[in-house]
Amino acid sequence: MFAKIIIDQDAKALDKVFEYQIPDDMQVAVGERVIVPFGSRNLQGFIVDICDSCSYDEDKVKPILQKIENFSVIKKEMLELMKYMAEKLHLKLASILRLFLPSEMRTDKVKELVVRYVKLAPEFEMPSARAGKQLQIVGFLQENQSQKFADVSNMFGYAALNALVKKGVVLVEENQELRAPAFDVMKKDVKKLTPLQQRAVDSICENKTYLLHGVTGSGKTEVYMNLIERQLERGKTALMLVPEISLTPQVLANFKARFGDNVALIHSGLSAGERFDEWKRIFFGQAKVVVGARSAIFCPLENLGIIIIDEEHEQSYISESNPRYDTHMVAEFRRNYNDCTLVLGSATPSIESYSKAIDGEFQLVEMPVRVNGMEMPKIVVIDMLTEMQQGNNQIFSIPLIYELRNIVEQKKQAMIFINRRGFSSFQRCRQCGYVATCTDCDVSLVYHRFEDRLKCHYCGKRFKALDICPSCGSKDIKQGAVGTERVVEELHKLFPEVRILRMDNDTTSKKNGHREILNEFKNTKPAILVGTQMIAKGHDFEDVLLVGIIDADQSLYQSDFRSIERTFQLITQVSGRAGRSEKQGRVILQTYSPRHYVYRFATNYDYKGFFKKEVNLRKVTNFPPYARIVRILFSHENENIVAQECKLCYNKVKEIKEQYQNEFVYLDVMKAPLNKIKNKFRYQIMMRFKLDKADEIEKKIFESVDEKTKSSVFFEINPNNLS
DNA sequence: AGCACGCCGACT
DNA sequence: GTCGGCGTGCTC
Repeated sequence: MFAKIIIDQDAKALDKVFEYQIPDDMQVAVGERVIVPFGSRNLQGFIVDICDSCSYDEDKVKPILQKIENFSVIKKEMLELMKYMAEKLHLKLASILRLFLPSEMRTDKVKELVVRYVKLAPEFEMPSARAGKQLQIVGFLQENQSQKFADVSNMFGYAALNALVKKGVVLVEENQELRAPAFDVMKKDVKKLTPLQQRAVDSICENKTYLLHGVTGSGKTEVYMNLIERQLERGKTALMLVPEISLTPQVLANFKARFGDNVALIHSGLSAGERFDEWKRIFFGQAKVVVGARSAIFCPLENLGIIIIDEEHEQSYISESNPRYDTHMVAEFRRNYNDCTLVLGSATPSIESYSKAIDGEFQLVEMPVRVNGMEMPKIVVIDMLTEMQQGNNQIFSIPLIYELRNIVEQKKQAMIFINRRGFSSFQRCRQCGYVATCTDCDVSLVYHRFEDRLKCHYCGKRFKALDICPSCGSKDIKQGAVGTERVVEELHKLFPEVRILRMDNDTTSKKNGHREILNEFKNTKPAILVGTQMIAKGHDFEDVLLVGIIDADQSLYQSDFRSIERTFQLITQVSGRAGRSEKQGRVILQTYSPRHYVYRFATNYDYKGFFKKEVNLRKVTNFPPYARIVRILFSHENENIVAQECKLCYNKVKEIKEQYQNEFVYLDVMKAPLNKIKNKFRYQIMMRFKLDKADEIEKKIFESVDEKTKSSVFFEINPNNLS
């Protein structure tokens, strides 16, 4: 018998199936991990298929050396998913497999998967009276039959236990921890659903994909929990994805309270060991509910009853590092495989998802009213050009300052949202226009006031701040656009007695940074919280009655077809933070282009109106969901090599374009916007084609790419961030 | 990815 | 003479 094996190395040249002979005395199954001889060394591999004959030269086929575990670490569903992703996204097999396993599984301390038990041998010689520890162990094991090796070792010491094992006094048994403990649904803190929530729960009842469109504050989480509970009662499992930043301690605590030990949590705050433990609990069926960020979509839950993607419009569901995948696509695969329910929830669904709902591909469920019946906060648009003409050159408009003053007097709270971290975006010489850029990445450096340094946001490298222009020697250096630090500083000048907190990537990087800031904000009144995207999500603060949005245009004018959509989503999300309790909230939105349609729809909370306008624009201009964008990115240290290889590939794609003249909307080759990252040059081929033959074209494009390029090649389908 | 093989320059 | 530079090619 022969096994088809994927080697756990993600070099392009190794991205294929290798065949090995299965020794007669070895029992193997698909999905198991094994050690195989590979060239001059022994590597870890995954069995993906077993067959009678082999297609490789039989004289050269080597035998499998040994198994790593006694069972399949990759379940059938995941092997299918691997094939599906490899075909659809042209990813390396080994890199897909890695998504399915915690990183611990790739190091050598894998023994933990199998739990070792120790017990006394039926006949043994008593250790000598001098060996106190050993006698204690014998005594302990006489009282307690079979104990975990690790426990005994912890209690009495490893050396003593090991000595007993060597003498044969104690026997070791290896056991796979496969059985789940008895499980019962804990019902704690169950809130009565509003009729609207109940209606939503009731209508999500089939094995289909649903789009749950509920305004901010409509109580979607409560709906999710009820849906999950229903699946547990049926003996099924549930998987819920949330954006990483909304995996707040409160959310986690809620789920723990409701589902107890049935829930496994996967988030970035876990240590590698904790992550592994959670994975084991899921793998062996002890955890029935999984709550986690994007990567949790790959967790080995069996018998899935429901998958929920909360805030489905979030950018973070599209992976932008390798392997690049779209969570929606994986979720749809798993929904199909398990024949279960998929729920996509959002207050501002992505244009793609909503349009599928309109087309009947998804079932639309709506929750148009807030739980407490409160009205949505009133959004006031402030034209910053007018402000400037009236002599206000400050960051804050007069109305915003006025409203802030009100809040301070009432001892309430406000949030100021700004779409950029750092003190200001960049430093520029006023004389010659010089802007400092990263030596490795070819992007503008961002000035950080606190450290008085310039930082590259792509590679993290730091540089000395400018005092003299290196280009012309002038000392006239000016800061560019405003960042969170600058806003905090200005607020201090205006309200010296008020506590002003900042929440962004810099202040939350240390562990618990998040929680500390939010706790302090919660307990301080009056207070103003200044922050980036991360204040836009989830948290409920009763006393926040005002939200200020500085420079709303920031996200509007990016060369990205989703930037208008993103602006709408951002405004709606941020506005949702205000007026969560009995009093209606207020939002001051500062912009330099107040007449842009996005603001008209956003201020009226008119999602449908916005959708119609936006989807129409996409249709006319041939963008998703009416077209597909494919980017092929080449990267290499040597600029000549990348440029050449990229051009060669472009020529091949051009031939494909000739065949599909009517389908192609766009095709070009160019330097990537970020031409150089971490000392690697980047070139790209961009293309856009209509949907009718999209899959067919895509396949040809995958095939056309030379497998032997020196450059690394990455494919991106409908990417959201072109850098 | 690694590692061997191989073909040229400067060193005890 | 040989030690070692890293270009090329292969791994079931």
